[in-house]
Amino acid sequence: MADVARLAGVSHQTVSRVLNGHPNVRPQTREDVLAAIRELGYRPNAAARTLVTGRTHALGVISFDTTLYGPASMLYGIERAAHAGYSVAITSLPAFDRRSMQEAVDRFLGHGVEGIIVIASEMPALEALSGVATDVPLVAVGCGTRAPLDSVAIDNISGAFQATRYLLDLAHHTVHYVGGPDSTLDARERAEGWNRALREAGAGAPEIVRGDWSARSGYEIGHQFAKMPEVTAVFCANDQMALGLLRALGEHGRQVPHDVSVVGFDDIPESAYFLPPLTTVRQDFGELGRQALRLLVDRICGRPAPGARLPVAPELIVRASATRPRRR
Amino acid sequence: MADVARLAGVSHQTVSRVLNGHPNVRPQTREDVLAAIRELGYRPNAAARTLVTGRTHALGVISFDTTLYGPASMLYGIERAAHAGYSVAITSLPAFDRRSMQEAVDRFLGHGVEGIIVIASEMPALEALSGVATDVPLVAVGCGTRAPLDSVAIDNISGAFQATRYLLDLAHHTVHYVGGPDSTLDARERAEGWNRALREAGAGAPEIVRGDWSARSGYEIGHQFAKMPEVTAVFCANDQMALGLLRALGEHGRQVPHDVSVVGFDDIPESAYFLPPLTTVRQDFGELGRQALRLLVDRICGRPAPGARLPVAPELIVRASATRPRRR
DNA sequence: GTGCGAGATGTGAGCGGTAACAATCGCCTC
DNA sequence: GAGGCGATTGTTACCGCTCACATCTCGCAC
Repeated sequence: MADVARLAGVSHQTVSRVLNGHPNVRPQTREDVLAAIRELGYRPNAAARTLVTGRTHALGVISFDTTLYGPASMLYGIERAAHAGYSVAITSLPAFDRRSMQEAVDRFLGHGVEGIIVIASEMPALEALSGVATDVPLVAVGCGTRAPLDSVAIDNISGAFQATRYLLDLAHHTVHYVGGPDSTLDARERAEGWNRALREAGAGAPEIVRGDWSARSGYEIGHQFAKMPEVTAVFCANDQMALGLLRALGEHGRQVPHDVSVVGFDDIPESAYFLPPLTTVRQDFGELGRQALRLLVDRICGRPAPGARLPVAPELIVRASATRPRRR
Repeated sequence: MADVARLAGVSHQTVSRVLNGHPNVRPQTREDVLAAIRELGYRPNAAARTLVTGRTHALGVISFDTTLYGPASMLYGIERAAHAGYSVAITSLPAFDRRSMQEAVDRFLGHGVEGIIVIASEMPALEALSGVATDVPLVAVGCGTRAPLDSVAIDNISGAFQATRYLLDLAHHTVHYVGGPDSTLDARERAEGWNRALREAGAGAPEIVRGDWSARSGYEIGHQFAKMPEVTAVFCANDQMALGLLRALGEHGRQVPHDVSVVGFDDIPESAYFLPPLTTVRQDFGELGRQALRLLVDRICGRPAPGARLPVAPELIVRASATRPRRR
């Protein structure tokens, strides 16, 4: 910086002013400085700047498994939205316990992030969070609507309600539900929406069967269902499990949708190409990420904001995997 | 830090020594300092440390679309491996042109990263990279084996060769290839492996058909193939396209594998649950990411390392989507 | 008892910026 | 023509830490 100042024939402070877009600099001086900067290929030192301003312009995102489509998409949304002004660091949790969560937060704090976004729906993770004393704002995303902190989420209840209602309207006696782990708020809320739709329709609620979000678990559950002739409609808490279910049902010769109707949740890009194409509930992960970022930035800037947000309504995407039951 | 020093009754320098694990500190003194740190909840300021040491312990990862399984998995591998010692920042490119690449690199450099990993296979992106004057080490991953810079990749040629050879050994006259965009090195190398296998077997090479990695593009290509009775075996450059192909073939009443055999590439977690389960070439994305990180760290530490690395051999995973042709 | 070296600790400078304040220069007003 | 004000620029102090070096304290060999 001193070199730049010397070359431009001004003081280092004037260089600093040009760099920061300070108004009171003569246009000619500004030009000189910019020319010197270009000539020297000068790049301001972020650490020095941070040291004195106290601002790092860095954000942290904590996630469990960014390999999954949902988290990956939210991360993508966050990151793209952050391009203007913030750099985004990520860390994945090896487990959901309080300790690893604390560790992740500490790591970020140590690196001086100004805020943290957590992509997680697991209750233990979220609870661990509330116990973590943080000096920076913290928001959760994709976590269900009842996380004990600032959050952005879709209306799982409404989504599950729509899916279930749709199957019921097709004249199915009832709808079986394949949920995610009970520890996730998402899965719980979807179960709630499913349950409410059944209740409103006066339909009995079969026992909930739980998978772990993977196609494998859906496949295993599909084997059970295939042997139960009373199962004519299944609502899966995500598309991967629906995929596994589809295959298991197929292996047992139970036709989808003629023998069994299946509805998923998420609308991953592949769902439209399942056999048959999957009717599912779309959630806009990217928008979720963007909203989470906006909320966090609001918090960082000290703008108070309403607690939980439900930015985008889930939408039922009708494809071929659900239809009227063969006979009543 | 001064507060800690005062409380522990030592100088700031001794606190610094304790923090950095300097050997020449009396155990008792060390204890006192640590106690003071705990009591005050003191956390060292990363910016100040960086300012004087010149080290940020930060890495940047540039990717195109982290929503895809491959990039997401590599990112995951990188990030997990970096936990010991580095923080990982990410940025996604809006496009592959030189300018956005330059911008991404600049952003990272501005934030002071010590090294950059690029997850991309697009030639334009890779070329842009070589034109970027960087002061920090740079490695590419998942980019094919012939990127013009340090890189870590799987042996696409071998993978594609195995897949094609497998189909040929099943007694198919030839194998059709559904590639990715021609601009990607991965797709090119896979085409090369496919081609080599055909040549060695003395089989004719049909014209390459290109998709864009998406299930949708595979679906469209599947419609074309369904009308071509001579197509009995198809090798897809990734699993998503294979999925789309499967559905299109199904819609036209062409049975897989009896009428048409299909082999994919990647082995995404869902492949095993396609209908029929997909025979595919597995690549270990996580290991790829870990190796890339290791290579980058080697470079950062000034350890010279061999240029391109092919860490893990791709492996053919045999499932049900490929079999002998119905008749010769 | 003295000198000396190694271990333990303290002191001062400076990393590269920004903030606060001071200084300089016109130009306008009365 | 003096005073004053705003625009522009320079000066100095520090942000919180580590490095290099100075200092101090022992234990030990002679």
